Amino acid sequence: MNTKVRVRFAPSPTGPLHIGGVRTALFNYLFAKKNNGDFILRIEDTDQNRYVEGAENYIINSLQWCGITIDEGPNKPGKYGPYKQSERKDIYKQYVDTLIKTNHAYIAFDDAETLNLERKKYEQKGETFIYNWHNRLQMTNALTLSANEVQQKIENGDPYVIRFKNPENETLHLKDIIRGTIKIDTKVLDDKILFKSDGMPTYHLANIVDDHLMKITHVIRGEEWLPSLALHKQLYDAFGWETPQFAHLPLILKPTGKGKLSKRDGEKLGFPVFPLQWEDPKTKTIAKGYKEDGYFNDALINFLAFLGWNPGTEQEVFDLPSLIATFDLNKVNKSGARFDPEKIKWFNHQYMQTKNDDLLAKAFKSSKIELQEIDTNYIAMSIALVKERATFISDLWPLTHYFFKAPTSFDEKATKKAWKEDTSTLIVELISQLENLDFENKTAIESNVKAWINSKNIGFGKVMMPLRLALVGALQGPDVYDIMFMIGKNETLSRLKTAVNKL
RNA sequence: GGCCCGUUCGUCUAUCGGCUAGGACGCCAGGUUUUCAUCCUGGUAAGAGGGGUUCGAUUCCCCUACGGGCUACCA
Repeated sequence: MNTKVRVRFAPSPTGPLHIGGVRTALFNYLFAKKNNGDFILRIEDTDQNRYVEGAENYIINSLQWCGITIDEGPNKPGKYGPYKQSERKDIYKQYVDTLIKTNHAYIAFDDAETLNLERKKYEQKGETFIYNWHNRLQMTNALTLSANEVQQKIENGDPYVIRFKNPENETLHLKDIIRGTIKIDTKVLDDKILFKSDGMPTYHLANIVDDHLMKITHVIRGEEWLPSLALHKQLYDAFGWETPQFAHLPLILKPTGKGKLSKRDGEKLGFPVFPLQWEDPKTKTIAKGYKEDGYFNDALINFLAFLGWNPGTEQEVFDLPSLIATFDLNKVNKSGARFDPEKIKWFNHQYMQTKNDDLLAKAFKSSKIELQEIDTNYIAMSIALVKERATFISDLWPLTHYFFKAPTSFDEKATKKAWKEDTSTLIVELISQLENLDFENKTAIESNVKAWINSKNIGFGKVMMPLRLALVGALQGPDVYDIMFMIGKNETLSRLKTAVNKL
């Protein structure tokens, strides 16, 4: 309990961060903050071929929108920078050299072509080629060549890689916070490449070195990394470093069909898989984002938190601070979770109800040209009357348009149902009744109209339905008296007259 | 194929050997609203299969099946 908890989220900038990545970042963040620790962003850009312009900024912007604040990262320098692996290039070589010196790694010259050929050969025999103890002595490397030959080849400029020398027969006991102890035999492991011929480290090396140098105490990452844990643990041991604790998160699966949720599922199934909209710099195609589709960041976060975790109580709505307070890595599930785009809508509806009307009004106003001239307060009042039926801000216009402008047409079915032979006569009478009334508040209107209906000795539906139709243009919306009060006396009378003329 | 991880309603999940298996989403029905929606109430629906261990297994162990991941000079 004396060392500070430090976790990192380490994406590679190969495109937009997808929802699974956001979930990994979120769990790291929740765990860090729960334990008064630091959340570090590290960009793992050791593969220059896959680098995508703009991806790094996208990642930072996405985390920011989600409310996941970075304590240290490329945009927020700290004691352990730089936080981009491409800028740490010089660091890695010395570490891989010590591995060679201690006989934990070796230089290998086999090129991609040779390796592919070898793999094919094995495949035909129905076997799998593994570059490790059982055949490393048949390959071209520092174990089969003399020191002189190796030196010669390097001086010639022959490309080479550096491989980890996996022990032949050891049983590893790996610990994972979520999964417990995992046993694995080193003889099925291969001599993974730690250092590439382009002078860059692979993920495996860079990851371990940086986590150590950055004093990372807990590595929380996706389950796709579980098979690499054996290598990583051995690297820590080879360096003589203390191994951080590991937690491998269950994967997020496609809503239907097979496999994990992928970047392409969004367009195929019609829901966003990215927090923010993303325009591909090359193809210029646009991928939808949760933000642009009208989801609230806290709803997304709440939904994501419940994918693979839950507090064990029956409470489901948690804002970020309460997620931090409640989060527990030990309560994370082991099995993968299917992504359900329906349920996130429910969360959004829940959060809509908690939003302040003025805030909603501002957002609503800026989203609709028809509202530019309307008083924000009036918009907020309109929203208050309908928001319990809205899931998105974009739902608001169809729900409130009649507060802002008179109906231009009348729903056909509704007219048939509400506007009968004698309706026009009645409404004309009602108009003159209302002309003498002061619309000072809703109750005044309500009691006056009710009294009038009673005095006429007719059913309420005979008046209320046509009234609603005239004011809204359809049989929908909140209480009729609320609407009358909102739009005011003049507008009410004008709409009633229009209806009488038209219907 | 090999290695690793997993398996409770359609979906997300609770249960840490005692269960009439609970909640949420979805769906269905009823009620409220003299409109529509919201909302409320109720209903629907689950322990992959087979062996053990145990007085008792959803819970522990084994096998099978199924699902997932990894198996690149990608992360």
